[in-house]
Amino acid sequence: MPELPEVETIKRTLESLVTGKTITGVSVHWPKIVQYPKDLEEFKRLLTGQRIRRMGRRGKFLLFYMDEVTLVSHLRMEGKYGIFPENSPADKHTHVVFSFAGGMELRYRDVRKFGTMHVFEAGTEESRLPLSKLGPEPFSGDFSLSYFAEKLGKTKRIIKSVLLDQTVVAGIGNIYADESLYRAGIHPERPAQSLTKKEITTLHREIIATLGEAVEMGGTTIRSYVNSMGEIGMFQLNLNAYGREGQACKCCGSPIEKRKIAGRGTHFCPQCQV
DNA sequence: AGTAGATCTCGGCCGC
DNA sequence: TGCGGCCGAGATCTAC
Repeated sequence: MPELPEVETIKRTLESLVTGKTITGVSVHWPKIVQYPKDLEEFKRLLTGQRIRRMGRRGKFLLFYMDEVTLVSHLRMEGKYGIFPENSPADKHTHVVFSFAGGMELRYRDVRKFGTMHVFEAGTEESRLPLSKLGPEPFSGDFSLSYFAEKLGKTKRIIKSVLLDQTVVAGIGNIYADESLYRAGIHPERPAQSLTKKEITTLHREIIATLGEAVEMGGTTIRSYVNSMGEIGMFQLNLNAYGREGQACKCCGSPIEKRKIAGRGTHFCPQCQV
């Protein structure tokens, strides 16, 4: 499930494949993926003839900056992009196809069909849903320690829930929430308000470090994630909590526990995370 | 207003 | 081989 590091990796690998390419046509095989504009023909019309200038990312959203419009794409669970020759057979999970001049096409594939696409007039995308409600980027100065401390201080929610809240900080999903909490030694069910200044400082640092290391490793591949070149990520080798239910904690040897917390399967060490 | 929890989108996969 | 149930990101809903 692509979170910030996976989307960042997709952005980087896609950048060299699509920048400068002009879209000559769009076909949509699963209309529900297109969220805005609501009218499919309008969606296609807005994109046709546009040249992709550069790629971007905001939280878990992948952005295609074009001449006059911006395509905002969320991959949700299993969305992926790939470049294919136009005459090669498309698999049954190919739902949106962007044709390029010269015989190649960009295909959006998504087994779950949970992904979404929005097209906005260039420059307006940040002020429109779904981007408008996003919190700061974890690697930006806006995600400062003081900002984070203030956010945690005035909510009664548990910390795991807060980390998954995209309006607090953008890009953290289930894997990196669990990993950051493990590395900070904080129990996922701790009320955010109960964290000490020291714990907040550690958690803030570990969020940035975990996401940064995962970007360097090309993301985490649990079952299906690949970048736009079809390559898997490597950060799964560095996971300490996520997916390690019942296995020994790398720090204390206790079995890693998995339990539903904040509506999500949550992995943690009951000994190290207090 | 803030929060928790349910609902909804889907199909692979699991256990029976 | 079939089938019900589970999983999950996050928007959106309801309820408190």
